Amino acid sequence: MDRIDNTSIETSLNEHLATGGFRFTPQRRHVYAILLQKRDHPTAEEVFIRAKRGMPDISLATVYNCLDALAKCGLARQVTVDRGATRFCPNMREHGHFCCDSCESVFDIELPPEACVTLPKGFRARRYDIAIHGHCPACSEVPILSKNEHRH
Amino acid sequence: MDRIDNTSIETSLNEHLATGGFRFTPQRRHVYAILLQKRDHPTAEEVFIRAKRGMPDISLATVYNCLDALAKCGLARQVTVDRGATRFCPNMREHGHFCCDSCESVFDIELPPEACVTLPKGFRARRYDIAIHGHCPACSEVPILSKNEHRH
DNA sequence: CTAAGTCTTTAGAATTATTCCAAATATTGA
DNA sequence: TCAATATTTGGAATAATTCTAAAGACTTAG
Repeated sequence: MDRIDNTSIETSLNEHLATGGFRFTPQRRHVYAILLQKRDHPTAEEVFIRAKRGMPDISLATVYNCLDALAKCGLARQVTVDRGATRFCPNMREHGHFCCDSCESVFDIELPPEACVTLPKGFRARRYDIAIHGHCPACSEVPILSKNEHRH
Repeated sequence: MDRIDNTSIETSLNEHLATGGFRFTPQRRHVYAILLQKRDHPTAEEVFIRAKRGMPDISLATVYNCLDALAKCGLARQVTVDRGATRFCPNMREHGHFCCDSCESVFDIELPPEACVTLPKGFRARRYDIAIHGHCPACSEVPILSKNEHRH
Protein backbone atom coordinates (compact mmCIF):
# COMPACT_ATOMS: atom_id res chain seq x y z
CA MET A 1 0.00 0.00 0.00
CA ASP A 2 3.03 2.26 0.12
CA ARG A 3 3.56 1.97 -3.59
CA ILE A 4 0.75 3.90 -5.22
CA ASP A 5 3.17 6.13 -7.07
CA ASN A 6 6.56 4.96 -6.01
CA THR A 7 8.43 7.02 -8.55
CA SER A 8 7.34 10.62 -8.20
CA ILE A 9 6.29 10.65 -4.54
CA GLU A 10 9.41 8.88 -3.38
CA THR A 11 11.64 11.07 -5.51
CA SER A 12 9.99 14.16 -4.11
CA LEU A 13 10.33 12.87 -0.55
CA ASN A 14 13.99 12.11 -1.16
CA GLU A 15 14.66 15.54 -2.61
CA HIS A 16 12.86 17.43 0.11
CA LEU A 17 14.63 15.47 2.83
CA ALA A 18 18.02 16.02 1.21
CA THR A 19 17.40 19.73 0.79
CA GLY A 20 16.60 19.98 4.48
CA GLY A 21 19.74 18.08 5.37
CA PHE A 22 17.84 14.96 6.36
CA ARG A 23 18.54 11.39 5.33
CA PHE A 24 16.09 9.14 3.57
CA THR A 25 15.06 6.25 5.86
CA PRO A 26 12.43 3.51 5.63
CA GLN A 27 10.74 4.98 8.71
CA ARG A 28 10.38 8.42 7.10
CA ARG A 29 9.03 6.90 3.89
CA HIS A 30 6.55 4.85 5.88
CA VAL A 31 5.34 7.77 8.01
CA TYR A 32 4.99 9.96 4.94
CA ALA A 33 3.01 7.24 3.15
CA ILE A 34 0.67 7.07 6.15
CA LEU A 35 0.04 10.80 6.02
CA LEU A 36 -0.77 10.60 2.30
CA GLN A 37 -2.94 7.51 2.69
CA LYS A 38 -5.70 8.94 4.85
CA ARG A 39 -5.76 12.70 4.98
CA ASP A 40 -7.71 13.00 8.19
CA HIS A 41 -5.20 15.07 10.21
CA PRO A 42 -4.00 12.35 12.57
CA THR A 43 -2.09 13.09 15.76
CA ALA A 44 1.40 11.68 16.32
CA GLU A 45 -0.17 8.97 18.46
CA GLU A 46 -2.58 8.05 15.65
CA VAL A 47 0.25 8.00 13.10
CA PHE A 48 2.17 5.75 15.49
CA ILE A 49 -0.71 3.26 15.68
CA ARG A 50 -1.10 3.18 11.89
CA ALA A 51 2.65 2.99 11.35
CA LYS A 52 2.99 -0.08 13.54
CA ARG A 53 0.68 -2.04 11.23
CA GLY A 54 3.28 -2.11 8.45
CA MET A 55 6.36 -1.62 10.64
CA PRO A 56 5.74 -3.19 14.05
CA ASP A 57 9.06 -2.16 15.61
CA ILE A 58 8.82 1.57 14.91
CA SER A 59 8.90 3.63 18.09
CA LEU A 60 6.83 6.65 19.06
CA ALA A 61 10.01 8.73 19.35
CA THR A 62 10.80 7.89 15.74
CA VAL A 63 7.32 8.86 14.63
CA TYR A 64 7.82 12.24 16.31
CA ASN A 65 11.21 12.52 14.65
CA CYS A 66 9.82 11.62 11.21
CA LEU A 67 6.89 14.00 11.47
CA ASP A 68 9.24 16.74 12.59
CA ALA A 69 11.59 16.07 9.67
CA LEU A 70 8.67 16.09 7.22
CA ALA A 71 7.43 19.39 8.64
CA LYS A 72 10.90 20.95 8.53
CA CYS A 73 11.53 19.92 4.93
CA GLY A 74 8.19 21.22 3.70
CA LEU A 75 6.21 18.01 3.15
CA ALA A 76 3.77 18.31 6.04
CA ARG A 77 2.16 20.97 8.15
CA GLN A 78 1.55 20.88 11.87
CA VAL A 79 -2.03 21.76 12.74
CA THR A 80 -2.70 23.02 16.24
CA VAL A 81 -6.29 22.95 17.44
CA ASP A 82 -6.62 24.58 20.82
CA ARG A 83 -4.95 22.52 23.54
CA GLY A 84 -5.19 19.18 21.78
CA ALA A 85 -2.38 17.11 20.40
CA THR A 86 -0.73 18.47 17.27
CA ARG A 87 -2.17 17.05 14.09
CA PHE A 88 -0.37 16.52 10.79
CA CYS A 89 -1.44 17.40 7.30
CA PRO A 90 0.43 16.68 4.04
CA ASN A 91 -1.57 19.31 2.12
CA MET A 92 1.01 22.04 1.55
CA ARG A 93 -1.26 24.44 -0.33
CA GLU A 94 -2.29 27.56 1.56
CA HIS A 95 -5.41 26.55 3.42
CA GLY A 96 -7.24 26.80 6.72
CA HIS A 97 -8.90 24.22 8.92
CA PHE A 98 -12.42 23.60 10.11
CA CYS A 99 -12.64 21.83 13.46
CA CYS A 100 -15.94 20.21 14.35
CA ASP A 101 -16.82 20.86 18.00
CA SER A 102 -18.95 17.73 18.03
CA CYS A 103 -17.04 14.90 16.34
CA GLU A 104 -13.64 16.64 16.50
CA SER A 105 -12.87 15.97 12.86
CA VAL A 106 -10.63 18.45 11.06
CA PHE A 107 -11.29 19.49 7.44
CA ASP A 108 -9.13 21.44 5.04
CA ILE A 109 -10.77 24.71 3.98
CA GLU A 110 -9.90 26.67 0.87
CA LEU A 111 -8.88 30.25 1.56
CA PRO A 112 -9.36 33.22 -0.76
CA PRO A 113 -6.23 33.84 -2.84
CA GLU A 114 -5.26 36.97 -0.96
CA ALA A 115 -5.44 37.27 2.78
CA CYS A 116 -8.03 39.90 3.61
CA VAL A 117 -6.42 41.01 6.84
CA THR A 118 -4.50 44.25 6.65
CA LEU A 119 -1.80 44.42 9.26
CA PRO A 120 -0.78 47.65 10.98
CA LYS A 121 2.37 49.36 9.70
CA GLY A 122 5.59 47.51 10.40
CA PHE A 123 4.19 44.01 10.83
CA ARG A 124 5.50 41.41 8.41
CA ALA A 125 3.41 38.28 8.01
CA ARG A 126 5.06 34.98 7.23
CA ARG A 127 2.35 32.42 7.94
CA TYR A 128 -1.42 32.46 8.43
CA ASP A 129 -2.95 30.02 10.82
CA ILE A 130 -6.71 29.96 10.38
CA ALA A 131 -8.94 27.63 12.34
CA ILE A 132 -12.72 27.79 12.20
CA HIS A 133 -14.65 26.01 14.92
CA GLY A 134 -18.25 24.90 14.55
CA HIS A 135 -20.26 21.96 13.32
CA CYS A 136 -19.47 19.90 10.25
CA PRO A 137 -22.29 18.95 7.83
CA ALA A 138 -22.93 15.56 9.45
CA CYS A 139 -23.01 16.98 12.98
CA SER A 140 -25.16 19.96 11.98
CA GLU A 141 -28.00 17.58 11.20
CA VAL A 142 -27.89 15.46 14.34
CA PRO A 143 -25.96 17.53 16.83
CA ILE A 144 -25.63 14.92 19.61
CA LEU A 145 -22.63 12.68 19.15
CA SER A 146 -20.25 11.56 21.81
CA LYS A 147 -16.64 12.70 21.76
CA ASN A 148 -14.33 10.78 19.45
CA GLU A 149 -17.23 9.08 17.74
CA HIS A 150 -16.44 10.38 14.28
CA ARG A 151 -19.05 10.24 11.61
CA HIS A 152 -16.63 10.18 8.65
CA MET B 1 -3.94 49.21 41.76
CA ASP B 2 -7.09 47.13 41.50
CA ARG B 3 -9.33 50.13 41.86
CA ILE B 4 -9.11 52.10 38.62
CA ASP B 5 -12.83 51.87 38.03
CA ASN B 6 -14.14 49.89 40.90
CA THR B 7 -17.77 50.53 40.11
CA SER B 8 -18.43 49.56 36.53
CA ILE B 9 -15.74 46.94 36.02
CA GLU B 10 -16.51 45.19 39.27
CA THR B 11 -20.24 45.25 38.60
CA SER B 12 -19.68 43.80 35.15
CA LEU B 13 -17.42 41.11 36.58
CA ASN B 14 -19.99 40.26 39.21
CA GLU B 15 -22.81 40.04 36.67
CA HIS B 16 -20.87 37.93 34.21
CA LEU B 17 -19.79 35.53 36.94
CA ALA B 18 -23.34 35.24 38.28
CA THR B 19 -24.77 34.64 34.82
CA GLY B 20 -22.31 31.81 34.33
CA GLY B 21 -23.21 30.32 37.71
CA PHE B 22 -19.90 31.35 39.26
CA ARG B 23 -19.37 33.08 42.61
CA PHE B 24 -17.61 36.35 43.09
CA THR B 25 -14.34 35.85 44.98
CA PRO B 26 -11.37 38.12 45.78
CA GLN B 27 -9.15 35.80 43.75
CA ARG B 28 -11.31 36.16 40.65
CA ARG B 29 -11.43 39.94 41.01
CA HIS B 30 -7.67 40.01 41.42
CA VAL B 31 -6.95 37.79 38.42
CA TYR B 32 -9.35 39.78 36.26
CA ALA B 33 -7.71 43.05 37.34
CA ILE B 34 -4.34 41.61 36.32
CA LEU B 35 -5.61 40.73 32.85
CA LEU B 36 -6.96 44.27 32.42
CA GLN B 37 -3.83 45.90 33.79
CA LYS B 38 -1.33 44.80 31.17
CA ARG B 39 -2.90 43.48 28.01
CA ASP B 40 0.09 41.54 26.84
CA HIS B 41 -1.51 38.08 26.59
CA PRO B 42 0.14 36.49 29.62
CA THR B 43 0.19 32.75 30.21
CA ALA B 44 -1.35 31.25 33.37
CA GLU B 45 2.14 31.05 34.84
CA GLU B 46 2.73 34.75 34.14
CA VAL B 47 -0.64 35.68 35.62
CA PHE B 48 0.28 33.61 38.68
CA ILE B 49 3.56 35.50 39.13
CA ARG B 50 1.81 38.86 38.83
CA ALA B 51 -1.06 37.76 41.05
CA LYS B 52 1.28 36.80 43.87
CA ARG B 53 2.52 40.39 44.15
CA GLY B 54 -0.80 41.63 45.52
CA MET B 55 -2.04 38.29 46.89
CA PRO B 56 0.96 36.21 47.99
CA ASP B 57 -1.00 33.13 49.07
CA ILE B 58 -2.88 32.58 45.81
CA SER B 59 -2.13 29.21 44.27
CA LEU B 60 -1.48 28.26 40.67
CA ALA B 61 -4.51 25.95 40.71
CA THR B 62 -6.65 28.92 41.68
CA VAL B 63 -5.21 31.03 38.89
CA TYR B 64 -6.16 28.27 36.44
CA ASN B 65 -9.61 28.09 37.99
CA CYS B 66 -10.10 31.87 37.83
CA LEU B 67 -8.93 32.14 34.24
CA ASP B 68 -11.20 29.28 33.31
CA ALA B 69 -14.17 30.91 35.04
CA LEU B 70 -13.44 34.23 33.30
CA ALA B 71 -13.25 32.48 29.94
CA LYS B 72 -16.46 30.56 30.56
CA CYS B 73 -18.43 33.64 31.60
CA GLY B 74 -17.29 35.69 28.62
CA LEU B 75 -14.76 38.05 30.15
CA ALA B 76 -11.59 36.59 28.69
CA ARG B 77 -10.46 34.62 25.68
CA GLN B 78 -7.97 31.81 25.58
CA VAL B 79 -5.35 32.33 22.91
CA THR B 80 -3.50 29.28 21.65
CA VAL B 81 -0.27 29.88 19.77
CA ASP B 82 1.13 26.66 18.37
CA ARG B 83 2.33 24.35 21.14
CA GLY B 84 3.01 27.03 23.73
CA ALA B 85 1.15 27.63 26.95
CA THR B 86 -2.35 29.08 26.59
CA ARG B 87 -2.42 32.86 26.81
CA PHE B 88 -5.25 35.01 28.09
CA CYS B 89 -6.79 38.10 26.61
CA PRO B 90 -9.56 40.27 28.09
CA ASN B 91 -10.39 41.84 24.71
CA MET B 92 -13.73 40.29 23.86
CA ARG B 93 -14.22 42.03 20.52
CA GLU B 94 -13.84 39.83 17.45
CA HIS B 95 -10.14 39.98 16.62
CA GLY B 96 -7.14 37.93 15.57
CA HIS B 97 -3.62 37.70 16.88
CA PHE B 98 -0.20 38.43 15.52
CA CYS B 99 2.59 36.34 17.03
CA CYS B 100 6.14 37.58 16.57
CA ASP B 101 8.46 34.68 15.71
CA SER B 102 11.37 36.62 17.12
CA CYS B 103 10.35 38.17 20.46
CA GLU B 104 7.26 35.98 20.92
CA SER B 105 5.00 38.90 21.74
CA VAL B 106 1.34 38.60 20.82
CA PHE B 107 -0.64 41.54 19.44
CA ASP B 108 -4.36 41.98 18.89
CA ILE B 109 -5.21 42.46 15.21
CA GLU B 110 -8.42 44.00 13.92
CA LEU B 111 -10.32 41.81 11.53
CA PRO B 112 -12.56 42.95 8.68
CA PRO B 113 -16.21 43.10 9.79
CA GLU B 114 -17.25 40.07 7.76
CA ALA B 115 -15.22 36.92 7.62
CA CYS B 116 -14.05 36.48 4.05
CA VAL B 117 -13.89 32.70 4.15
CA THR B 118 -16.79 30.93 2.48
CA LEU B 119 -17.35 27.51 3.93
CA PRO B 120 -18.53 24.54 1.89
CA LYS B 121 -22.23 23.65 2.13
CA GLY B 122 -23.33 22.29 5.47
CA PHE B 123 -20.55 23.69 7.65
CA ARG B 124 -21.69 26.00 10.44
CA ALA B 125 -19.04 28.30 11.88
CA ARG B 126 -19.19 29.32 15.51
CA ARG B 127 -15.76 30.79 16.19
CA TYR B 128 -12.85 32.03 14.10
CA ASP B 129 -9.38 31.55 15.41
CA ILE B 130 -6.91 33.57 13.39
CA ALA B 131 -3.22 33.72 14.18
CA ILE B 132 -0.69 35.42 11.95
CA HIS B 133 2.96 34.60 12.48
CA GLY B 134 5.80 36.84 11.40
CA HIS B 135 7.86 39.73 12.69
CA CYS B 136 6.53 42.64 14.70
CA PRO B 137 7.62 46.20 13.85
CA ALA B 138 10.48 46.25 16.39
CA CYS B 139 11.83 42.87 15.29
CA SER B 140 11.47 43.64 11.59
CA GLU B 141 14.12 46.33 11.94
CA VAL B 142 16.73 44.32 13.83
CA PRO B 143 15.77 40.73 13.20
CA ILE B 144 18.25 39.03 15.57
CA LEU B 145 16.93 38.78 19.10
CA SER B 146 17.20 35.81 21.35
CA LYS B 147 14.11 33.92 22.41
CA ASN B 148 12.16 35.42 25.31
CA GLU B 149 14.05 38.70 25.09
CA HIS B 150 10.98 40.84 24.44
CA ARG B 151 11.42 44.30 23.09
CA HIS B 152 8.12 45.67 24.39
C1' DC C 1 36.93 -1.80 1.44
C1' DT C 2 37.08 0.20 5.75
C1' DA C 3 37.20 3.26 9.50
C1' DA C 4 35.62 7.63 11.10
C1' DG C 5 32.11 10.80 11.35
C1' DT C 6 27.48 11.82 11.34
C1' DC C 7 22.69 10.97 11.40
C1' DT C 8 18.91 7.98 12.98
C1' DT C 9 16.43 4.84 15.79
C1' DT C 10 15.05 3.16 20.05
C1' DA C 11 13.30 2.83 24.94
C1' DG C 12 12.85 5.10 28.69
C1' DA C 13 13.46 9.21 31.58
C1' DA C 14 12.41 14.04 31.95
C1' DT C 15 9.76 18.10 31.10
C1' DT C 16 5.87 21.20 30.46
C1' DA C 17 1.35 22.65 30.81
C1' DT C 18 -2.63 21.44 32.70
C1' DT C 19 -6.14 18.88 35.31
C1' DC C 20 -7.62 16.23 39.15
C1' DC C 21 -8.13 15.33 44.12
C1' DA C 22 -9.60 15.74 48.86
C1' DA C 23 -9.67 18.55 52.78
C1' DA C 24 -10.23 23.16 54.57
C1' DT C 25 -12.48 27.47 53.74
C1' DA C 26 -15.63 30.93 51.82
C1' DT C 27 -19.98 32.45 49.88
C1' DT C 28 -24.94 32.50 49.22
C1' DG C 29 -29.77 31.99 50.13
C1' DA C 30 -33.34 30.72 53.43
C1' DT D 1 -27.14 32.00 61.57
C1' DC D 2 -27.17 27.58 59.17
C1' DA D 3 -27.06 24.57 55.62
C1' DA D 4 -25.94 23.84 50.97
C1' DT D 5 -22.81 24.55 47.56
C1' DA D 6 -18.78 26.53 45.38
C1' DT D 7 -13.98 27.71 45.84
C1' DT D 8 -9.26 27.52 47.28
C1' DT D 9 -5.20 25.08 48.15
C1' DG D 10 -1.04 21.98 47.67
C1' DG D 11 0.15 18.08 45.89
C1' DA D 12 -0.51 14.11 42.93
C1' DA D 13 -1.72 12.68 38.33
C1' DT D 14 -1.98 13.12 33.38
C1' DA D 15 -1.05 14.10 28.45
C1' DA D 16 1.83 15.41 24.89
C1' DT D 17 6.17 16.14 23.77
C1' DT D 18 11.18 16.45 24.15
C1' DC D 19 15.51 14.78 25.77
C1' DT D 20 19.11 11.26 26.49
C1' DA D 21 22.37 7.79 25.74
C1' DA D 22 23.45 3.67 23.53
C1' DA D 23 23.12 0.90 19.37
C1' DG D 24 22.65 0.79 14.46
C1' DA D 25 22.99 2.64 9.65
C1' DC D 26 24.84 5.72 5.82
C1' DT D 27 28.44 8.26 3.72
C1' DT D 28 32.88 9.36 2.46
C1' DA D 29 37.94 9.94 2.71
C1' DG D 30 41.62 7.35 2.55
